[in-house]
Formats: sequence, structure tokens, C-alpha cells
Amino acid sequence: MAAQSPGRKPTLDEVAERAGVSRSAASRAINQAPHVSRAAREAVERAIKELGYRPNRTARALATQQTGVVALAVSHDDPELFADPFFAQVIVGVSAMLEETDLHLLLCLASSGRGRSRLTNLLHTGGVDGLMLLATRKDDPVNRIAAQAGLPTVYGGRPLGFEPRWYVDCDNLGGARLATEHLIGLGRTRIVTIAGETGSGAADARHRGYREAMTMAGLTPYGMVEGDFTEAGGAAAMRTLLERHPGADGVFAASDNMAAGALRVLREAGRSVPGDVAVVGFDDLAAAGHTDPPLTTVHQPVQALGQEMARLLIDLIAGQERSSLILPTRLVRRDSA
Amino acid sequence: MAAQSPGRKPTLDEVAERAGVSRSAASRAINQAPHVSRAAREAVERAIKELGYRPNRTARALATQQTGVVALAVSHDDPELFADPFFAQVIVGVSAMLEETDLHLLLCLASSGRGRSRLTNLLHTGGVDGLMLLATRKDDPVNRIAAQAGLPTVYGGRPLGFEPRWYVDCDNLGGARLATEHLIGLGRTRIVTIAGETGSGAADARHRGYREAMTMAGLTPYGMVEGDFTEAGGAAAMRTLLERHPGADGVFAASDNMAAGALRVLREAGRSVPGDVAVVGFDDLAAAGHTDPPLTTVHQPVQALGQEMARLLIDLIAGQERSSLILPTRLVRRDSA
DNA sequence: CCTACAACTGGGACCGCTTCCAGTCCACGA
DNA sequence: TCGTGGACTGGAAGCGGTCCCAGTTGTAGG
Repeated sequence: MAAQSPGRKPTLDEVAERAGVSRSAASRAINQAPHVSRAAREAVERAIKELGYRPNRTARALATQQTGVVALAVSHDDPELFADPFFAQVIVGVSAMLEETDLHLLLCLASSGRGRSRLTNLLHTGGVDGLMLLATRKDDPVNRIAAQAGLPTVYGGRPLGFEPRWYVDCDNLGGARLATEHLIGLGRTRIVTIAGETGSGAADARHRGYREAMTMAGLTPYGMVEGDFTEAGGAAAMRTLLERHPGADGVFAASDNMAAGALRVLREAGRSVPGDVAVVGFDDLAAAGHTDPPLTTVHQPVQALGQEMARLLIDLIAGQERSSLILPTRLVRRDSA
Repeated sequence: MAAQSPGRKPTLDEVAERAGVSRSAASRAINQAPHVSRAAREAVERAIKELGYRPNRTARALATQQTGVVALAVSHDDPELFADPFFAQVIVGVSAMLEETDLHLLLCLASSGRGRSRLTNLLHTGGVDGLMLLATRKDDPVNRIAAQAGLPTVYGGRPLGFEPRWYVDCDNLGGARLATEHLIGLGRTRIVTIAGETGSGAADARHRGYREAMTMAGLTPYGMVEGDFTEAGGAAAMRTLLERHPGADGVFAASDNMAAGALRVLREAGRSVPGDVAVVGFDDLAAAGHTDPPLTTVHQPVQALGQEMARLLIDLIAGQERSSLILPTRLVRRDSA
């Protein structure tokens, strides 16, 4: 089909010339703009086909002042943390939504200082039309960077301490209450919790949810140890809890990974799950179905989170009025509670 | 510091004017090019600081014909598969390497037809300077798309059936041999394997490695069932194997996830690991340390894979001669074998 | 003192596309 | 018949840089 002739790619000028119209007319034809006669439009289309023409993205971006690219910045001190399937799920969601548009996705792992300065640079040099942020730590410098960029910015999750203008979050508070209430409904009263790291908005909300549920049921929070959202952290936390509160009969872990660690320690300690102690996690990762016993947990719609972030950003870029979103969580009952 | 004055961002013209030099001189000063007097250079630097000037990425791209962006395309029929931590690790590696340069990373999940056509479009409209591909399926249309783009392209892993001009791969063949030889060294002789899906280059190489090791040890491959690289697939495969070859005393699974599934089924079937049957996996995911028992597996340097892909691409874009790479794998001994 | 050469300098032509605007053409109603 | 408005048209001015090149300056060697 396309005569990918000898050298360079064909330009709009060549298309126009071949079609026997002006460059303006060709441009209009290509962009489905009005004021193009049927004849002209067809001539242009033919020329495009014959030449194998594709408009140059960069030139268009310069002229329209729109890059057609949005960035997703992930901020973490530890780049390894990106391996958490959470991020992959968000990305899948974002991509799915973006696929409906002409926008492409730029991924910035802004952990190191260097990564952050690259992000700053990207934002200030007009490299992107909008920004999505996965950085829920309290005083993350990325927050300031984003604010100064003057670009439409959507947060995934809310950093502890300030509420972004636009965000999409999962209902961590409600989910944690659901989990704790489930344990309470099972007749457990000595329920401990393995919290996430302080400074994370999600960890904070989940911990609050736990406490609220306990209090509302007339129980006092029985014990809390902070983990770091990892399997090992959950295991360590469970060990500490077992030591401090040997009578515990229920555990709410603020993440599946930590719950898995807790399960392991519980097994090693000879406690049966859910017989002696019932365990509920949070996240509903794929792995939750494969723990021993399969983990009862709170499902959070991570992929939907990504989709909604992208949707929100797209709308903002288009200049529409939009407000933030909180996505519902729900309990998934398996065998551990 | 920077007077982010009233309206728009300052342009090179304004910098030049304020510094009292021509636009050309200002440009040279900014790009560290020669033929700029010390005085001029300093004046420009001062003007830049005062104005808070940042060169416009798009304009520069148009003039230099270099976008400063490279794409990483991940091709899969199932978008869920992206949740595999493998991809995240590769991305971490790629990002780390890219951080040393001015290049940014565009992520394309090219699973659907729509995603693929977006990729095609991106490549043909001059949106990126180079391409990395994670698509090891045999007749993936993305292979053709990449070839037609006429861009520096680096594969991560080799698709079965053709050897890309440039690739970085892990030594799957050698790793599988290592694993199998380890089982043989343990005195196992009735060793079965859970292979990955046919069509994947990695699956193929790992299966070949298993067979080669068996043959070289004078053993005959004892049994093979194909999984799909997932935990569930591994479990199903193990069930079949147990049925067909109840006497098996060793299992080489072509992925950790499948090994985890196998472990589960083995436990359910009352076989002790490694007592009755020894199990070796492949990948060395973080989860491999947390299975029961902890999994002996083949470590593949996934992050390094990403780094080397990026390094290779960077060099190719710079016009250097480079050749493909195969990264070594090594056995990690834990308790399952 | 003149010439040659090197280091600077700025004008202006790109890069490829969008878009404003003045102008042309045509059919229509008065 | 003429005026009028709408649909079309193409010229040209951007968008914000890079970079070639001819021209200017300063200096050292003859």
C-alpha cells in the first residue's frame, strides 16, 4: 500500500502538494475540521494513503501546545517496592482507560533525588499534559513538585496530612471497619491489628477503621504493632503481638502480605487458623487465595482505581468540572476468618 | 528565586533579550556549545535564573528530531499478566538505567488490537527515539510492528522462532540445566517437569535445558505437563503429573508460581517435600522465600535484564555498535530440594 | 602596518504542523 | 440585477527551539 519511498517520512506539505491543495486545507482535512470541500477531503485522503503519511507528533504538539502524554509518577524511597502488584494493577487500569483516547503513558519512578529532579524537569519543560501521582507519604517532596507544576494532577490515594484537590482513593476506612466487624461478628473480642507504616494515608485510615469498629462494638483495641506492608514485616509484627498479647483471638492485618506473614508465624507457633485465631487481610491480591488457609480479606478495586484516575485526569485536561472519588471496598470471605 | 512572572513560561527569546544577546548565542550557552564568550554565557545564565526559564521539550524535539523518550512495550493477550512482578522488576531496572540519561520512559501495554494500533501509531509518528519490547510470543503481531517502525529496538527475551537483531535475555537454558542437574545430584532419577506455555521462548529454553540435563545424565525425561506460568496452572499440572507418574521423585517447574502450585498439590496429596519429592522452581521471585517449604529455585537477574536493555538501547540511539547479551542465571538453594 | 586566523556574534532558515485571516466563489432572496 | 451571507481557500504567522553561515572582532606573526 503505502509507498514508503526512498528516504524520509512524507510531510504535510508533500501531502498537500500531491492532493493539489494548500497545506491549510490538508491540515483541516486531516483533523476533520470544517470548511473543506468534499473533493479536497478526498484528494487529501488519497494522497495520504499513497504517500503513507503520518502526521508528526512532535510538530503537532508544538503547534497545539498539547503533548498527548500524561505521566504517572510513583514515589518511594525503595524502588523495590514498585514490585508490589498494586502498582501493576493501577497501571493496567490506567492503560485501559487511556486506550480510549490519544493519550500515552509516561512512567516516572521518582524515588531517588535524581528521579525527582527528572520529574520536576519533565513537568516544567512542558513534557506532559497531566500528572497522576502514586505517592501517599506525608511529606513527600513530590507533592510540592506536583503542586508547582501547574498541571492537572490526580492523586491515587490521599497522602496523610493534606487532601489533594483531585484524588481517587479506595475506602480504606470502611474496608477496615468491615474487616474488624467481621471478626467481631465471629465472636472474637481480643482482636489485634498489624498496621501499615505510619505516614501512609492508607495505613492510617485502615487503623482508624479498626479502632472505630472496635469502639462502636464496645470493645477496646486489643493491641497494635506496626508492620511495613511486607510479608516479613507482617511476620515480625505477629511475633511481637503473640508475645505481648498471647490471648489474641483475631488479627486484622492492614495488607495481605502482612497477613500472609502473620499466618506463617501463627502456624509456626502452633496456633490454628481460624480455630484459635481468625485472620483478615486487606487488598485481595491474587496471592490471598493461595495462602494456607486461604485468606479472608478486604477487596479493593485497584484496577478501577487506575481507571478512575485516568478518567478524572482526561476530563480535567479537557477542562471539565470534576470532583474526587472514593471507591468502595468489600469483604471477601475465605477460610482464615 | 525564579520570578514565575504573570502569565506564560518564558521563552528563549526573552532570555536572549534580557541577557542582551541573540537567540543563537543564548541557545549555545544553554547547550554548552562552543563559541560563547564568558561574558555572554554568564549573562544568559543570570537571565535564565531571573526568569526561571526552562527550555521547551517539544520545541527542542522538533528541531533536533529527537524526542528524548523511549517506549517499553509489553505485549500480552491477557492484560492481567502484567501483574506478574517480572515486569515490575524489569521496569525498575530500565528506569534506573534511564535515570543516568535524559531519556524518559513511555509504557505501552499492547495487548488488545487497539493497544497495538496505538503503538503502531506512536512509532510511526515519531513519538519515541527507541523501543524496548517484552513480547516473547512466537507470532506476536507486535514483532512486525516493531520491525516496520525502523527504530532502534531491543528485545527482552527472545521470541521463539526468530532471533531479534538486538536482545537481552537470561540464560534460561543454562538455568534449567542447573536446576535439573541439582535434582539429579540429589539422587533423584524420576524427574518430571512442569513446562511453561508453548510459544514462549523462555518456556521452550527451560524445557530444553531440562531434557538436555536428563539426557546427559543418562536419564530419560520422566514426564512433562504444560502449565501457564501461574500458580493455578502449576497446581493443575502437578495433579496431572501425579496421576500419570505417581512414582516421580523430583519436579522441575519452569516458574516459581507454578512451583508454588505444585507444592500446594503435593502437600494436599500427602507427599513430603523434599522427602518424597524434591521441587525446584525458576525465577526466584520474592515469594519463593515464603513458600512452604521455602523454594529452591533458579535466580534470574530480572532487574539487570531491564538495565541492560536500557543500556543497549541508549547506546544504539547514540549510534554505537553493540551486540546482544545473555545474562547468567544461578541456583538458589533453599529447602524444597 | 598589514595579513591571516581564530573566536565570537546574530540573522535567518529550518523542524512540521495548526490556525488566523483576508479573500474568492457561489447560490440565494429581494 | 445586485447585495449578502455562507462555505471554501491558501498565504502567512506563529509554536519554541537548533544550527548553518556570513560577518565582525581581536590578536599574533611577518
